[in-house]
Amino acid sequence: MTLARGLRSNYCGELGSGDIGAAVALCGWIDRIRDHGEHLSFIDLRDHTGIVQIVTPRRNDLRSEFVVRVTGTVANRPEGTINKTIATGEIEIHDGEIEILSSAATLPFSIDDRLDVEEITRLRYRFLDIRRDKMQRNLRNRALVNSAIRRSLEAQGFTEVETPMLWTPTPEGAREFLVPSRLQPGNFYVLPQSPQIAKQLLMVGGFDRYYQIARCMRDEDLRADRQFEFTQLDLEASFVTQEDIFAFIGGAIAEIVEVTRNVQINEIPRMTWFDAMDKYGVDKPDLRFESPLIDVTEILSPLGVRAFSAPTIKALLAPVRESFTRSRLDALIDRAKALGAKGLAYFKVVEEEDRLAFESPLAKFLEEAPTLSLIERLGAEAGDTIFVVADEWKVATTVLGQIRLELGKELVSHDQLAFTWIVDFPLFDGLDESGKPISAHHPFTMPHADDFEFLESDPLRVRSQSYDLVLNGWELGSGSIRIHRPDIQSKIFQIIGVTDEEAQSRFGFLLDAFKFGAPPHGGFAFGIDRIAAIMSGEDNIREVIAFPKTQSGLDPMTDAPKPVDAATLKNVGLTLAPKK
RNA sequence: GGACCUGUGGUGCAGCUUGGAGUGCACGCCGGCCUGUCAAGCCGGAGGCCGCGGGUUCAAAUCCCGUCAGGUCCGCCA
Repeated sequence: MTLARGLRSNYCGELGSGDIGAAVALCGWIDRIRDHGEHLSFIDLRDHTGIVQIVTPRRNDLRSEFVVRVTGTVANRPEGTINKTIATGEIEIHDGEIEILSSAATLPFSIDDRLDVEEITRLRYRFLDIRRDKMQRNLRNRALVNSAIRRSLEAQGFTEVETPMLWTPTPEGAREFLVPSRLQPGNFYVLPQSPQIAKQLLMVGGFDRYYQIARCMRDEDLRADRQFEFTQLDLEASFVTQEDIFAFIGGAIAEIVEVTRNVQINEIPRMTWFDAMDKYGVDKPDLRFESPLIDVTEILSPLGVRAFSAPTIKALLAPVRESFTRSRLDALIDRAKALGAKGLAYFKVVEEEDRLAFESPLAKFLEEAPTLSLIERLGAEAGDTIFVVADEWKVATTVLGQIRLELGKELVSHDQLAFTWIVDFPLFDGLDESGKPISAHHPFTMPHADDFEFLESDPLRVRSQSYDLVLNGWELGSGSIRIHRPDIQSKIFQIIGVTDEEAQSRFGFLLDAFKFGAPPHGGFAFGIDRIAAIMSGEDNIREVIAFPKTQSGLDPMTDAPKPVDAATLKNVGLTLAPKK
């Protein structure tokens, strides 16, 4: 098969000294014109592969960003004019015929990665913003992620199946986008927040190993790592254990990292949810740096100091040895309070005579023995600072964990990739007002085999067969082994207080399906926007989405969302309530 | 729903603390010069609802209140 070349013979960026003398036809945008007078001017022609220099007499009819087709001859640059900073810097195009395919008004900003433009302006003119190298690279990287996923999963026996975008409301979980029905006025579809139930039905349907690069929609507030609509690799497999899921996903991740970063990764390590919380104060720890939270309850609790009268006392050796100023410490204390702690204690480790001591408002409460054992426990040296939070376990760990992240920011780089599986999540996440346990994941998650006996006696102790994949402190995705037996499912519904009638009206079709021979199955889904962002070194998924929304859900380019006229509303059986 | 930061020619900033003429810088744009530049250079020029509304004041880009928009975060995201 020959590659169709269209109006061009070559791409700009692929020409080199091997093409000297070749007659070429190039298409692209005028990046820049350097006019040296009537007899000489240089035109940089740009396409997505790079830039090539055209040498021509002055052309007053050309401007930046005009779209042109250039025919000419590839020639060596004269001695001393080679530009080593660009790939095509050894050659240039001579005797060019320049045909204007399209003129261009002056752009609102230049197509140049070196210049910063406010994001709102970039989004208003996104079609120009994505001409920039960085955006070209990011979106093409993202395409590599998608193809890596397809290659890896198909090699592992998965079949891609598409599921409906118009789905049925399930009044739980994330808020759904509503779609009014024209043929059934007054009734609504929703856009899927995930293909969760559909893929479980595919398992009942015998597909065995399903995957999909699926668009999901959630009508929740937006963040750096969250858009209304996002894309996930969604997969589900039958007759598998958690180990198999790890292998499937591990394979896809390895392929993604290979094609986007050109590095091989080792097997992804695992950590239990409890250890993650206890050591890092968060269920998505950033393991690019260590600095664990250390339990010092035994050391500080016996002192009878009021500030340390709490069930759990956690300490953190500041990840960076720096001299914290009074105002910096105050800011950290305010931050800890804002996060829900009663306070944040700090101890500067100083050399005093021939031994180490603390410099701290609380130092006077610590004799030499506890001081030294604290220093030893943390492995601190002179110049270090130790932070301490005393509170309930959950508060102490999460607050100090957040402080850890903020202090560690300067240590981490986009070049590092620290993956980890988080396993053994609790099945329930606390109790609701009526004392019923709340499902931590979704109510179809299989309890841990060892914990069935506690389902009724001590539900909060029950672990689930669910797991998250974490990369550099971002939750990439999560999954679980599902409940496939109606008796276990009924029991879970009973425990969380969902009546048979409710269950039937919400998920009746799924429960029905499970009556007809459901294989044991489980799956996973991870966010492609997120992994693409991290692989491209971005900390914001909008940088890997062609046309994203702003934080308030607007599209500055199209001005969506917009009002529609009364007739359009009437068509779908809607009238607008008066504005308040 | 809440917290914090931001909004000044087309673009990016400074000016705001301590009110005094739209003052300044860089890029871009327009015109001119220039035969080896490459983010070309030099000379000249145009371009402003200081987000919007209100208040204080003799006087507001600057102080106060409100509002809109952008960002980060909390809540929310089974």
